[in-house]
Amino acid sequence: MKSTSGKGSTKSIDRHSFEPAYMQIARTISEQIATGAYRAGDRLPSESELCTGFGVSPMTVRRAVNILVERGLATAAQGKGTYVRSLALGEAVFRLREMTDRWYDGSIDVRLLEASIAPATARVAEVLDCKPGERMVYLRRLLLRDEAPLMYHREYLVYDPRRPLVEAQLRITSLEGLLESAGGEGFPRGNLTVQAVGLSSEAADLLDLATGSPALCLEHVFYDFSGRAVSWGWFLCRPDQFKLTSWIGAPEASGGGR
Amino acid sequence: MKSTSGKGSTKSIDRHSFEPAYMQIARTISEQIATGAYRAGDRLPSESELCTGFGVSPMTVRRAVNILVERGLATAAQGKGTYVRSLALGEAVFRLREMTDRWYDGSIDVRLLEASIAPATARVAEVLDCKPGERMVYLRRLLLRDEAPLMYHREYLVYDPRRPLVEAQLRITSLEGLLESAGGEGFPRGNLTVQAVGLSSEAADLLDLATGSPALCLEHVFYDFSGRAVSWGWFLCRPDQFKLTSWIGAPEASGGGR
DNA sequence: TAGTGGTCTAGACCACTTA
DNA sequence: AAGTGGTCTAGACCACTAG
Repeated sequence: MKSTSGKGSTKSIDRHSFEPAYMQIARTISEQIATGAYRAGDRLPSESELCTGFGVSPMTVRRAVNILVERGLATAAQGKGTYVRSLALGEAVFRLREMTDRWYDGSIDVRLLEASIAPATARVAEVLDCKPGERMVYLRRLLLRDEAPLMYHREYLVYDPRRPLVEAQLRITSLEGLLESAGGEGFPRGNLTVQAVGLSSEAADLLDLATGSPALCLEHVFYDFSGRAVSWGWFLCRPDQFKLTSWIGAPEASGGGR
Repeated sequence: MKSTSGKGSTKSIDRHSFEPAYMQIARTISEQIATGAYRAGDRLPSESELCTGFGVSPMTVRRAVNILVERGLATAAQGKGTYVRSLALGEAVFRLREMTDRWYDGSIDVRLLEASIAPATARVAEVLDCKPGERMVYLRRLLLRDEAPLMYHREYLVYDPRRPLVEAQLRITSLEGLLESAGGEGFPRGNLTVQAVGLSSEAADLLDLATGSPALCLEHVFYDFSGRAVSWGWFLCRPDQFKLTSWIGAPEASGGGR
């Protein structure tokens, strides 16, 4: 272990760096966790110790420690101290953006398969706050990349002639646009669900897969300002193209050795 | 709209509440977003305006605004202001804990099916930083609830006689323990992946499903302090029992009306 | 130039834990 | 009683944006 990264060392921060002091402190400590200078269960230096060690004010050191706590690397116990956490699968956080970013090069083609107005089925009325038979907007889209199908999207919208929602929806031709505004444009709240499903024959044909084969289903429900569910839809995604990934614990710290 | 929730009102905070001032401010603003007092694209009051409006210091109001930004409800633009964001699917964050919490009532039974030492296959050596043929710990577990299978877990560990890892692993009999320490006990870093897969006949038999039927696969790789991949495993989860859910946008605000 | 958010200071008081 | 983290103050300087 390099002496400069020892846990007791007074590693000072670079006041002229573009990186804020609180971030330098958070990074320094997380690197010490990554390299084993601090291990799971160890108590980190108290905030006052870190203040003198880094030569900053309490608020700055506190902000750094909060970052470690938010990342799940440490837990703070009032009156006791701040302790390094051990890894726990349950702490994992998956961000949809990391999955969709792979396709943000604009090469995705959005093909509108159907746009119609139809009465709500019992199932639709159950999910959306409406009566069976009420007029609904029904949309079906296929998303492709180099002519190869990636996702099949279906969506139901409560029909509201006052809202120019449908026209905006029909103009969507990019994945970015679809993810930004699928159903939820202008709504304050939504719920998402990810699960594994078996493809219906219709979806399987469109995705060029076998009926019943596994796919990732991203379901979304949006609510209006009065709390009413007004949009319901789901993406069926080819499982070879869509995975959620997440890192837990300390960020990569150039491998400890170096 | 009630006048007390209007956007220009000087809604004061309760100094004697158990809820900190910064949280009251964040909640107040997010409720105003939920009910439509502020809409997507609107500029929120400046920090100095919020300071005078709520009667708190700049740091307190800043902390509240930061919470809104972290939740994805607003974006802060230096020199311009803070603006309400529109919903975007890409901002969704899924927490594994919310899926596993359903089973934290202790009614899960962990059954160790196999614990052996075997040479690494080419595939294992490819994922873990080891040579084909190197001695590996191989574990297979079945997790049940009321005798009904929920998850099938397989795991490979680089064998290290200095590490009492295996013994600790064998003692795991609860889901909590497994999720806390599956492979990663004492390691600083791990990677997780969630995807949809089709079940092998072996896994399907154990999970009481049909071969090839869809399942949610949670894969995990853990790294030691030198950055070496030393643990690889995955949970195959019954799709009817395991979903990832997430809320985006403003939290539920008692339905706008009231 | 005025206003905005981003960072930081040097304290303060409180609740909590441990001894 | 001493030490810890949790909250909050009342400012400060900076970088950035706009008119």
